Amino acid sequence: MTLRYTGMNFLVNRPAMNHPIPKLQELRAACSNCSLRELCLPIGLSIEDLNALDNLVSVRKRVKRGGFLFRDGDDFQALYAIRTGFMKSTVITEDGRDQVTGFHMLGEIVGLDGIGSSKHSCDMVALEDSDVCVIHYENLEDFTQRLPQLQLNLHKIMSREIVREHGVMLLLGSRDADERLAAFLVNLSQRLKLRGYSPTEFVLRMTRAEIGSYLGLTFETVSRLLSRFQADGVIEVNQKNIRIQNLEALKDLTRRASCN
Amino acid sequence: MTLRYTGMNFLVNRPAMNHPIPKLQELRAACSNCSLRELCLPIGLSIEDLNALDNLVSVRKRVKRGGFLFRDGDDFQALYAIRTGFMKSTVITEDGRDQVTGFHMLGEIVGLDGIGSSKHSCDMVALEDSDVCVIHYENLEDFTQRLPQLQLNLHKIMSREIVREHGVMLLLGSRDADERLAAFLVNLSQRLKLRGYSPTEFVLRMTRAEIGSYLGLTFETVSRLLSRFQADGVIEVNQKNIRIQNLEALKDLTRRASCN
DNA sequence: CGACACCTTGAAGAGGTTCAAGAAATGTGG
DNA sequence: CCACATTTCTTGAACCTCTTCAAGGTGTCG
Repeated sequence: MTLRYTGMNFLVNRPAMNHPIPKLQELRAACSNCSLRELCLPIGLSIEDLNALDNLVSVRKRVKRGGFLFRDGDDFQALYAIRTGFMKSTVITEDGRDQVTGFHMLGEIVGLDGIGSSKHSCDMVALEDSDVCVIHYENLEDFTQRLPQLQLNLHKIMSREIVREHGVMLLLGSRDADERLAAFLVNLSQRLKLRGYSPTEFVLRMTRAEIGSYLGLTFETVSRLLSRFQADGVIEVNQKNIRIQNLEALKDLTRRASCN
Repeated sequence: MTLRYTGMNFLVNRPAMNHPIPKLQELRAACSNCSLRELCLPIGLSIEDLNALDNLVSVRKRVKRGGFLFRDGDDFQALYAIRTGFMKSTVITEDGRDQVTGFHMLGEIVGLDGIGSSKHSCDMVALEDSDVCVIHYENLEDFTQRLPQLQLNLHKIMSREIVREHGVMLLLGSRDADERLAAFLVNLSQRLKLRGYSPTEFVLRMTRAEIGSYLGLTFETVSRLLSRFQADGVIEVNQKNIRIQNLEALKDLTRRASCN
C-alpha cells in the first residue's frame, strides 16, 4: 500500500483515519464531521450545537513546514485547532535566545497566549506541513455566550494548558536530564496513543536541538542520552525514528526517587 | 503611626489603601467597593454589572499562615481572588519532591488549575494570613454567560497565566542562576509597584528554599546570590528585607546577553 | 530560655555545558 | 540525478556552574 501524503506522516503506524488531501472547496471545516472533535473544542456538544459550531469554524489554513502560523507580536485574531501536522511554540528573549515552550499535534488548540494582551507572545512554527481550523476569537466569544458547554470546553482547554505548563516547570526545575528526556518521550507516546497511533513507534518531527530547548538541555546532551537509553535497551533510535522497547522502564525513569 | 495588622504587612511602604480588620458582617465581599477591582476579575465592568457581580462573589475566606486554600486532589469548586496576603502554589511528584509554581498576591486569581479536570492539581498555601474572595465556579459560568465583558476578563486572566508560565519556562530552561534571581526580584518589584507599593523596598514573604524551588535552584545558591548582589551594590539584604539599590542594574542582569 | 526553622558560607564533587571534529542526512542547483 | 553545501547528529575531552555536604550563626515562637 502506498500512502499519499496526508500531513500526518510524522507517525509511523497509521491507523484508519487518513484524510485525503483536501480539495479547495473542502477547505471549509466541519466540526460535525471531524474525527478529532472528541479531542478538540467541541467535546461533548450536541448535534445542534455542532451544526452551529460549523458556522464558527469556517476557515482552514495551511502552514508549510518551517512556516509561521503566527509570530510574537502579531495581533491576536483567532485560536487555531490543529487538524493535521505538528507545531512548536517558542518564546524569544531580547538578547536573541529562544526557548521551545511546547509541541502541538492534531486535535490541540493553539494561540491561547494571545487572548490576554490581544497580541501573540510566542512564535508558532510548523514542524511539518500542517492544516489548522481557524476559530475567529470574536466569533468564539459570541458562541460561548450562547453555548454553555462550549464555554466550559474552552475554559477546560485553557486550564489544562496551565496544568501542562506546571508539569514542564516541575520538569525543568526539579529533574535531572535523564528524567526530563524520559518524561518527554512518555508524554509523546501517551498523546499519540490517545489519537489512535502506536505509542511505541513513532517519528520525532523536531530536531535534537528543539527537544533540548524544550527540556532546558543542550542538543549534545539529548543526543548522548538517546544513545544511552538505546544502550540500556530502553529504546531503539534511528535518526528521528523512535521505538520504545520498554515503556515501563521509561516511566520508571521519570519518577525515579532520588532519595530526597 | 502604629498600624493594625492588615494582612498586607509583607510590604514595607504602605500606601493609603489599608483595610481595617473585617468584622464578621463585613466578610461579605463587594466588588463594587473593592480597591482591587481594577486588578481583578471585574476590570472595566459597568456599575450595573459590578452590582450583579456582588451577588456572585458573596463569600470571603481567611487562610492562616501555613494553611491550605486548597490541596492537590481536592474537588474543584471555586476560583479565589486574593484580597490580602500572599500565597504560593506547589506541585508534588509521586516521589515526594515538590516545586513552587508561583507566588500570588492581592488582586490575583488563583485556582485556575482546577477547571480542566474538576480537581485541583496543586497545593495553594498561604505564606501569611490571607483573605480571599470565593468565586463559586458554577455561578461564575452562569455570570459569564450574561456578561460578555466578564467572560473576556476571565479568558484574559487565564491567558495571562499561560504567558506568565511561558516566562518561567524560559527562565528555568535558558537562564543561569544570576539571571533567574534577578528576574524574580524585578518581577516582584513590578507587581508591587502596580499595586501602589514601593518597587524598591519590600519584604520577602517566602523562604530562600521556596525561592530556590521556584527558580530551580538550591536555597544555598539563592542565599549566595543575594549576598553577591549585595556585595555588588545592586541590592541591600537584611533577612527578608530587600532594598533594591540599582533597579536598572538588576534589569540588565535579567537580559544580559551571554554571546549566543 | 530552649528548640526549631531559617540562613550564611566554605570546600569538594558531579552533572551538564562547551568546544571540537567528523559522520550522516537533507536540500539545492545545475 | 548527481555534486556540493548545509544542516543535523554523534561522540570525546576539558571545563565550569551549581549542587552537595558540612558547620556555625541568627531569628523566632511557644
